[in-house]
Amino acid sequence: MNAPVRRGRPALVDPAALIRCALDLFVEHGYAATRLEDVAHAAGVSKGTLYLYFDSKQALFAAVVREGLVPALAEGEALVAGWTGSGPDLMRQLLAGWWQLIGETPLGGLPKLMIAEARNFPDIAELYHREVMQRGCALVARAIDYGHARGEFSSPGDARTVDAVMAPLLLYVLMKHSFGPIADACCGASEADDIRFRIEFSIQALLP
Amino acid sequence: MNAPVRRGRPALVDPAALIRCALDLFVEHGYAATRLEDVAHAAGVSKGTLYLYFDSKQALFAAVVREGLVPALAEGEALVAGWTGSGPDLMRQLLAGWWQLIGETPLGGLPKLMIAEARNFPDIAELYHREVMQRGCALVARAIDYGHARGEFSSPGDARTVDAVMAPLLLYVLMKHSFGPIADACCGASEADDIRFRIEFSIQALLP
DNA sequence: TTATTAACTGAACATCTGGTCATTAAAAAC
DNA sequence: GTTTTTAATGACCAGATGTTCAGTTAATAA
Repeated sequence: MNAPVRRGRPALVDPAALIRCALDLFVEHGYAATRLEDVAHAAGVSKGTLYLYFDSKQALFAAVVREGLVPALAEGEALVAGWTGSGPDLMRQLLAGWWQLIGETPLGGLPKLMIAEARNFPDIAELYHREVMQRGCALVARAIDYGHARGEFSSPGDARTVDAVMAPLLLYVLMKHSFGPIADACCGASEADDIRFRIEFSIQALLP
Repeated sequence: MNAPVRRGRPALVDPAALIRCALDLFVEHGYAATRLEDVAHAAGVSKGTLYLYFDSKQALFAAVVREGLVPALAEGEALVAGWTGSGPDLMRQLLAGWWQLIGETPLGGLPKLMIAEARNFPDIAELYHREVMQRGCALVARAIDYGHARGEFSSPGDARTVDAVMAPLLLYVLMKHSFGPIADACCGASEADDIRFRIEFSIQALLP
């Protein structure tokens, strides 16, 4: 059971740190253009060490996706399950929470990465689709149904409504991680204002 | 002026066809994972022939972006300029036209490609941002302002409103070219219905 | 102290692909 | 028919990078 009785040199490397570095670089440069040597260097280890923790570059990519968003989903599910206020306020909380927990963190780069690479890695795409997208959609659908049942929203939480509700925020985070450096030069409003605006825009579309 | 007086072997290759093949493969596999040999093979020419028409892989990519969407924009601009009906109907025409001319054609893959590669190719991203995104946003902004001036829309056509209005359709086309093959297995409604739904969703958010 | 075990390294290997170029093909000019 | 000019080819080159592995380091056990 216990008494691991460590022998040999103790491990210095934190695998989670390797995954974080890989996420950052994959998001910034894309999968193919990210060299494992850069990931290793960013994490302060050698290229060979990566192979002690991941079988291949693709396995590292899979780990980035697997360890990324699933934990954050649980938090949102708890929020919706325990809600007792109004439907629009639930949506505000849910979408603002998504932004805080995912959108504005490094995890916000995952949607861009997955959209770019889904067709090259069907297995990983299927994992993301099942464990992240479908669970996330079910979560938002429950929130919309909550408001619909109270007569505050005109549509029930079907798949297309969920998709359209999330679209403004999702597109924002995609743009932030792709054209962000370019667009920053021109448009000037603050990020927080942009997010609030898009949340209210989506809620407006749900009202009767 | 005229009398080109052709000498030597006449050209058999249509550069536009090379660009079309490159677009298809870039969209399917991404920039880095697309081999020039595959592009050449798809177009029925040899790899060396590509270099008679494009200096480098990046130049081919730039051509794909440059020749892609700019022509379609002119059509939309003419529609808005000559419109005399209601604001919501103008938006319906504009968004449905975008779908017919871009979304459901191979050109619909360009947004995914640009989001994936913008940070790797700042020059091309800047070109796309200036010639496609900004012109496209100005076009939609004009349509929203048209309805706003008639009291049919609550918001004027500012940048954030335009972005939120286009988001459902844009995200749909991104998904179609990334998770499309995977998601097809589960959700079943027709594409045309999906598009109509998203157009009406965006218009609903604009109403007072 | 010595032996043993596990973590870690980085040089070397194998492959893949963007890019080049000597060669061949096909047309017009003479 | 011969020469000239342009189009097209595909074998080849060079650089980059995912992957491996013999060797090194640092801890415990004897």
